[in-house]
Amino acid sequence: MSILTNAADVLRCFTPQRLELTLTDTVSLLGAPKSSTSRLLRAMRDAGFLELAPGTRRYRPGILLFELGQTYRRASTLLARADEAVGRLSRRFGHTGYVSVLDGADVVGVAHHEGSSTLRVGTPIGRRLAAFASSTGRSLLARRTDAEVRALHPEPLRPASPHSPPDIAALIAMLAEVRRQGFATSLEEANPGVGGIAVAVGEAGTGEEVSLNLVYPVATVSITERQAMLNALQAEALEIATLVGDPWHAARKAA
Amino acid sequence: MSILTNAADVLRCFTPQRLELTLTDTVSLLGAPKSSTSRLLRAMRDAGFLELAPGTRRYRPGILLFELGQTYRRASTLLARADEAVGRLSRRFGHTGYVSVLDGADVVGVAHHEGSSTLRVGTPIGRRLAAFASSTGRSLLARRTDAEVRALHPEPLRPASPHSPPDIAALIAMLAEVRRQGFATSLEEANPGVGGIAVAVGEAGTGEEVSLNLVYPVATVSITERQAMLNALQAEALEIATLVGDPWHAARKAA
DNA sequence: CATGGCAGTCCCGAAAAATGGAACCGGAGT
DNA sequence: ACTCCGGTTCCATTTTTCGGGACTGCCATG
Repeated sequence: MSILTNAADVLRCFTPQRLELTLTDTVSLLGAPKSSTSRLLRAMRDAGFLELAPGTRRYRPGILLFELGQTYRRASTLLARADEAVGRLSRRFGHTGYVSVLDGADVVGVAHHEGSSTLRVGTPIGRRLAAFASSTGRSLLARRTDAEVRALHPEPLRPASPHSPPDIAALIAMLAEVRRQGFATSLEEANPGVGGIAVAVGEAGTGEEVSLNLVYPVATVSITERQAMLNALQAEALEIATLVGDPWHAARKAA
Repeated sequence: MSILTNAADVLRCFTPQRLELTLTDTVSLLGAPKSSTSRLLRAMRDAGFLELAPGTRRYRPGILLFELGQTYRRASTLLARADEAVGRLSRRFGHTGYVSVLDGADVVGVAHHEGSSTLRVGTPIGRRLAAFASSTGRSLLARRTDAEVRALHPEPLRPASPHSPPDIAALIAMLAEVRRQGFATSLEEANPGVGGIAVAVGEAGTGEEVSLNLVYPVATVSITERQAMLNALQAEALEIATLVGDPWHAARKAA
C-alpha cells in the first residue's frame, strides 16, 4: 500500500477511451477519499508523472512516461527483431502487423505496422485484449502449460465473440492445436471481418516472449495469399527463434 | 521528497543509452543509500512501474509505462493532427518527419515518420535534444519571449555544433528571424549532413504547442525540392493552425 | 443578490511507510 | 576456505501518508 501502488492505480485509470482524468473522475473510479486523491494527483504532477492539460483541470500522462514508453520498446532486442520482421511482412503483404506481449491474461500490442492496402484493419497499439480471444494471445498462451492457462483464467470465460473459445476446455483444446501447428489463427474475433495469424517467439536466456501477428480482411484475401502470409510469418519467426535460441521452436524442429 | 519524486528520479535514469538499470547503477547515479534504493526498486516493480529483465537482476520500464506513453500521444488532438500532417509530408517527399514538443530547454520527439528514400536520416523518437540547437527547437522557442528564452538558458550555451548559435545573443537573433519568416531551419546541427525545416503550431485554448519538422540529407536535396518541402510544411502547419485557432499564425497572416 | 450544489484544497491527529546504517546472504573469483 | 561484490533484510527513528471534515471559489439557479 505504498503511495506507489496508488499512483500506479491512478495511471491504470487511463485507457485509450479515457485519455485525461479529472480529480472527481479519479475519485469515482478508485473510490478513494477526495482529499487523498487530490494530494496524490498533485504529487504525481510535481514528480512529472502527470501534467495538467493546459488551461484545464484535467490530468494526463506526462512526457516522462512517454519517454519511458519508448525505452520499454528499445530495451528488448527480441522486440526490436520482431518489430523489424513484422515491418517486412507488413510491407510485403500490405496488411497490418503487430508485435504483442502477454501481460497477465491480456495481450498488449507494443508495435504495429499499418498495412498499405486500401482495406486497413486493426486496432491501435497500447490496447489491451483478452489473450484467449485473439490469435496473438493464443499463440502466447500456447507456450504456457495447461495448468498455468487455467490459473490465469477464472471461470467462466467471457468470450467477446462467437468465434472465441466459449470455455476453458475449448481454449485448452485450441491451444493444443496451436502447439501442434506452430501457429495460431483467428477469424472475426476481436474485429468483425478480420482474420489473424500469429506465431510466438521466446528468448532462451531471458524467458522473454513476443508474438508476431498479421491481420487481414477476410473478404478480400484468398486462401493462397493467406497461406503465403503464414509461410512468411513462420519463416520470420523461425529465423528469430534460432537467432535467440528459442527452446520451443528448437523442440518443434527436432520433432 | 515524497517517494514519488524518488521514483521519478529513478525513471529519469533510463535513457536511450541506458535501457536497463541494476541496483548499483541506480545507487551510483542517484547517490542514495543502497538499502533505500533496493526497497524503492522493488516497490516500483511491485507497483508495475518496472519489471525485471527476465533471468537477470536488471530493471527496466514496465509495460504499464509503455501503455501510458501511448496514451500521452493520443491525449492531444493537436498532436494527432500534427502526426497526420507529418505522415503525409514524409510520404510525399520521402524524407523523415518529426513531431516534437518543448520540455524545459529541450525538445523531445513524440512521433516520427521514417522516410522512404534510400538515404534515411534522423534520430529515434523519445530522444531529447537541446532546443536551441535544432530547427524544431528554435521553431518552438521563437514562440516564447526573449526574456523567457533567456531564463531557460543559463549562460554559457554549450553549442553541439559550429552551426548552432554560439551564445544567447546569437540565439535571440536567430529566433527573431524565425518569427519574421514563420519557420526555422538548421543545417548539419544535430546530425552531420542533415538539414531540417520546422514550423511550430499552438492551440489557442490550451496553450499546447508542437512543432512539425522535416529532415533531409543536404547532399542530395536541391534548392527547389527544399523549397517545395518548405511550402508544403507551411501549408500543413497553417491548416492546423487555423483549425485549432493558433493566435500566433493568425497574427502573422494579418500582418 | 442570496442560495445551493459542485470541484477542489487545506488542516490535523492518528497510523503507516520510508529512511539509512549495519548486519547478513549467496555466488564468483582466488 | 576466504573474500569481494551485488543485493537484501533488520530495526529504531523520522517522515509521509491518510482521511474526515471544514473551507474556498465557482458557476447556475431561484
